[in-house]
Amino acid sequence: MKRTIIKNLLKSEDFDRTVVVKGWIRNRRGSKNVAFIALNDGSTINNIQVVVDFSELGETIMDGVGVGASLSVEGELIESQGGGQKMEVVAKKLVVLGNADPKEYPLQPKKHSLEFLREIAHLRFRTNTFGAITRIRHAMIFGVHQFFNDRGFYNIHTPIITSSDAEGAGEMFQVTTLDEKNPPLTEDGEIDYKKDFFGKKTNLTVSGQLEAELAALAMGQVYTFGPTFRAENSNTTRHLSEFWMIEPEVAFNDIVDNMDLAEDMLQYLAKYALDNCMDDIQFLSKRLQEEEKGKKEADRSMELIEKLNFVVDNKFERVTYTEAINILRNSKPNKKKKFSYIIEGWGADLQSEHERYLVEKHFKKPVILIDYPANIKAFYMKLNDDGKTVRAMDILFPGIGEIVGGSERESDLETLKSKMDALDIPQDEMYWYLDTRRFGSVPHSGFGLGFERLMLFVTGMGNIRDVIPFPRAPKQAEF
RNA sequence: UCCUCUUUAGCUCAGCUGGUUAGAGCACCUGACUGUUAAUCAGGGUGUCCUAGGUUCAAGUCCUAGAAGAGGAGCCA
Repeated sequence: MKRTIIKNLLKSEDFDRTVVVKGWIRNRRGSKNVAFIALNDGSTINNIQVVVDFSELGETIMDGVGVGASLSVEGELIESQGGGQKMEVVAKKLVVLGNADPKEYPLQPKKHSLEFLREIAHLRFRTNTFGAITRIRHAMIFGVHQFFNDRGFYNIHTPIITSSDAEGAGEMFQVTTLDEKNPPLTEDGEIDYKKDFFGKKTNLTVSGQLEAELAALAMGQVYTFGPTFRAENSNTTRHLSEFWMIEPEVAFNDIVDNMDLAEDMLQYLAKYALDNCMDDIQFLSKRLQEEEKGKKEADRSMELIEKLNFVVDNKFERVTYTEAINILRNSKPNKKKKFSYIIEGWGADLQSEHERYLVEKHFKKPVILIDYPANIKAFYMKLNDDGKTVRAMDILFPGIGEIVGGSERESDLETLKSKMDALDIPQDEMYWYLDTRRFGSVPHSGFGLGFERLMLFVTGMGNIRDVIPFPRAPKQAEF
């Protein structure tokens, strides 16, 4: 007999029939005569209760079988005779597929700290919290593709190994097959990368944007959704060395179209989560509220479902950098010198304390900041008519900070070249990028959305290492 | 990389101004219980007190160095 997925079984109204369920024991209770097993197969956060009557199946059938063991159960699906659940399976045949020695198995039917679970990331899928996160992560991946597909975008696989080192997005991981103890040298005594696998120095990508631009200037609307690597030594709750980034790039879009697209997308994805992952979100919400019980009311975060609905229902605040500086300059923490970095004039980069003030205290909603000073932003961003600001946009979310960074791209060849000169970016190596501006250049825009930061928002989790199955961070590449 | 904090049982943590045999809850083990809901009740401590030095009659506790983890900052998505 074929097994029924527990998620489907729990939706069933059709009782008094024989079913087969397979899964792992989450909890076990009972008395001398009867055991109650909460069985989970990963399809849903909810368990099915399996009832084992020892007088029928033998007294020893469950000896030494506890949390974590895997079972195959054939039995009758009936309306539950106990209080806590609608239905249960009364076992007729029970096979222990694989036991988990209770003395050795580290997971218990109780709360574990996230730090502990990170150390046993290979087993943490088996907890309610990571089951929920894993299902939501899948749904969000699916939602991202759905969003773009519905709007006629094409997905582009940009290269993971690249030779361009001009993107300026961060430190890079080098890719080489050279003998590290005895590399070939040039006459000058430098490492000779002409002898390396690709005949040049290569590294893992820090962004698919430049390649996505190439595609956008022929395909119109494209997006990448792939792994991204940054060798920055950053140890925070918001950074990973390996993360997944969504980068749409759209021909003929200006900065306003770009903001509209990003806002639509974030609202769509928040709604997608609410529509498709309610059970898991409810669980995470309860978990979060439990965790924050000790905090003062003012320090507690907004309830998760409420927070997601808030983003779906409210327009993001759109503010220029110059306006933001004025707000900050006149703010209480600035005047009372509560900020670690006091805002004095136009031109300084905003620190996270300033971004947090704007989002969490002043506007109390997601904020899109635009028109940053040119000198604190990347070379490819379009220069405004004032000659000193660029059409950059950052979307700031409460509790997360920058979730999206993007811009209208500089489409004028000469302006772009002089910008590259000023920043010492070699034009000959970037000939392929400049060709897009030489041949049929058009205004175009795009942005990058850190998928794990989106996951932080949707799950309410506090540490980015808990929303990716196997986090990669400085000194962390286990599993 | 910088600042702050943490490291004691399988997990979460207590352990006072240094003092005899290191504690609690949960987990686990043994037993009881005719349907449990993180079941309940009775009994049982299972330990490299992160590591290496040092101070001291005596170190889980004090000092030095290191490691690992967490939070914040910078960098950014």
